[in-house]
Amino acid sequence: MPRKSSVTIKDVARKAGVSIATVSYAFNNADSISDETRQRVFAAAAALGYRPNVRARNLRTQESRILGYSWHPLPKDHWHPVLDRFIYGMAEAAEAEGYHILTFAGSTGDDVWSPYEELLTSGRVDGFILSDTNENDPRIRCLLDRGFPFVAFGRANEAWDFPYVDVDGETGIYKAVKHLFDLGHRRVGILAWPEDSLTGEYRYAGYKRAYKEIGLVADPQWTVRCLNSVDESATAIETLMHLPPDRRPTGVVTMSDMIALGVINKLYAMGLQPGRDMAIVGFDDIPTAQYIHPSLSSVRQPIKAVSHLAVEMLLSLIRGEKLKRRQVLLEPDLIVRASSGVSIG
Amino acid sequence: MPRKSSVTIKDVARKAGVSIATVSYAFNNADSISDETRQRVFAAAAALGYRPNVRARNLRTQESRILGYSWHPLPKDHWHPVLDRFIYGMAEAAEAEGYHILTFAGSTGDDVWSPYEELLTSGRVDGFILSDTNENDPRIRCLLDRGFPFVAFGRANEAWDFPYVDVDGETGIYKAVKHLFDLGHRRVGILAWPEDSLTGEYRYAGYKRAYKEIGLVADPQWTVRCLNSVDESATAIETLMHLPPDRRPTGVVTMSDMIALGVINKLYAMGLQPGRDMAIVGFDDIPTAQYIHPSLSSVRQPIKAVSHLAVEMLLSLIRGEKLKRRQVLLEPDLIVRASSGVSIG
DNA sequence: TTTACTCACTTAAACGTTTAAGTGAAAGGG
DNA sequence: CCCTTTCACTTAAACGTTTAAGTGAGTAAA
Repeated sequence: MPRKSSVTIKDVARKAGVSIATVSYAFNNADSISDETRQRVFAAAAALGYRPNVRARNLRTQESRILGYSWHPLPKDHWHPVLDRFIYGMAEAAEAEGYHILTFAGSTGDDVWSPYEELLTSGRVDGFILSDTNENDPRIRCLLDRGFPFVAFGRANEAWDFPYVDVDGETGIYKAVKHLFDLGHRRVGILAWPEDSLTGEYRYAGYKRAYKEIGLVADPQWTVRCLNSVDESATAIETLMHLPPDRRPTGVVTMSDMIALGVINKLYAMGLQPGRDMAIVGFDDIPTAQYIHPSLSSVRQPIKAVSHLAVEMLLSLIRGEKLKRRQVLLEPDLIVRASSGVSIG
Repeated sequence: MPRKSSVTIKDVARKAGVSIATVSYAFNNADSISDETRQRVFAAAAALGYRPNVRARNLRTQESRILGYSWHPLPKDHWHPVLDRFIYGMAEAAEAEGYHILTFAGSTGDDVWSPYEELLTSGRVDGFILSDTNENDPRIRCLLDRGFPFVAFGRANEAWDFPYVDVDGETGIYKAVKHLFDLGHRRVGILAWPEDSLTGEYRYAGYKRAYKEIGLVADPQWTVRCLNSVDESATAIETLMHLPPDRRPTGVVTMSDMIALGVINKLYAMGLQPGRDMAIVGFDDIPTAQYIHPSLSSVRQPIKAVSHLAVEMLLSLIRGEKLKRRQVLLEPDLIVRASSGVSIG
């Protein structure tokens, strides 16, 4: 059944008048090949349009030069705010080193591990990039146990020592709160994720840090927990708005632009003007953030840097090198737009 | 260098007391293997945790069971509205048939073809899915010339006979215009892409069809050409708004939600109320469309269907089957929201 | 002059499968 | 009872590389 593939190392060897080993050495620039022979080999290869067959090479070298990445389908009306940039960044970084990215669909059930297992044991990929990690993430546990190369975008169980890149959400939220303080706000609320969210708690720590630093005490009522949905955030902001005017926050930071959108919509629905009657800062800097009304201040994650770094770390691991830094936190930037309102000094 | 891979067909054969050929036949469920032997082989394989090595299989069968997909990085502030869903859909469909998706970064220069050539001649992929096609797309031309399997999401040169799936943009815009007619509008404008955009012209045909059907004549001044940017669309809508009130459109359809966002912002900036002073319909149904203010009516592309169909067609081509339908147009849906305004009957 | 070493290759094995061809036993037909 | 066919396997070649080991010529050292 296997049809002859177009042009192989044998054809090049014949044409150049050398053995196939010489061709291989020439291509892998071993130094025991004379310049003259190397030129002859390259000329023959070019004339025939030869390209080494990656399948044969993979079998021989026991590698695939492919990195696996999967993400979970999000519920309807949700979306991964910057996934395209993330995948593109990984592909860029991988291709610079002769690797490629295989994107696979994570299982929808509770058995998140088995697609990874499949790709791993069949030799399809040399390593994994993980994202959307959570504490006690079974994927991390299994990969650690197997000693299989991977790098996570996101932290997990602090007792586990595994390589990751993450965005310093604490600093992100800290910057957001500080920004509102700088504008003169003294009562800043937060719509935070439930306490079981690791990422959420890192970010929430930034809220507390900002208060501590400025020497104020945040009223516990200014912290409202809500999930990543427009509906929940509408309810949450309502809770805040129903506080008595002199104890009601004048600004609010949120865990995602999605939540910020819910806040904006709810404020409009209550006849209020977002940005004027309530300062709002989002998180993610989704592409539309700058175009909505009012344009949304938001914490922007350095996605390109994250993706490049994660891939570079993974390639180091695959090559058996020791990482200089196994855990890296990258600082996000605050993008200030109209939803912050103006100084109320 | 090549370390022994974990457990191979030989180990299974030894454990089951058969030859490796028998193991292979058992796994590829050939019918010349007795049930009893098959059970023994499976038991041995399960006990050892055997999984066929995909690299060896690939070499032997001269295939990779990988489909390549690339997209171009968009300029800053632009984004591929539904890319994550598209890739996810492809991965889903491919995995159901034992294939995987390799996402690679298209070249940023003018040599769009070479990354494809590389993956093709090295045997990395068995076929390609293309998107963001344009007329005389060099990728399509080269792939056709080589006879290499591919399916495009999007049409191209009408003289070329190649397999594609596309969304029927004409019907999409037709539905949008008709919808505004139904609300009582009689002067509906369009912010259309420049005439060199193939996709744009298909959609523009829907605009003309709607007018023809209702028996009205669209004033040429109601067609304003603009690129896919917020800035250009702001200028474009301004042009429309500067027409005398009795000859100014009362509603406008656009080629993308991005353009619609620019329109909304500009109208606010002019002190007007989008949805009330001007009905607006977008295209793409980006995730935020339902959350912005006013929520945006939009033409939604059936991305999941497109991605699944494209993959299925590609797999048929790879298997050498004849396609029942080489060219498929899928109908988009109009999602009606607040930006359409209410009936002005 | 012999010996040892370097150089620039070649030979051949291996990577783990798939699959065409071969084989021996059992069954069936005359 | 012999011949053919079927069944259920096994043997062995092949897929296209990489790379350890081998080789013969030329050079340098003793």
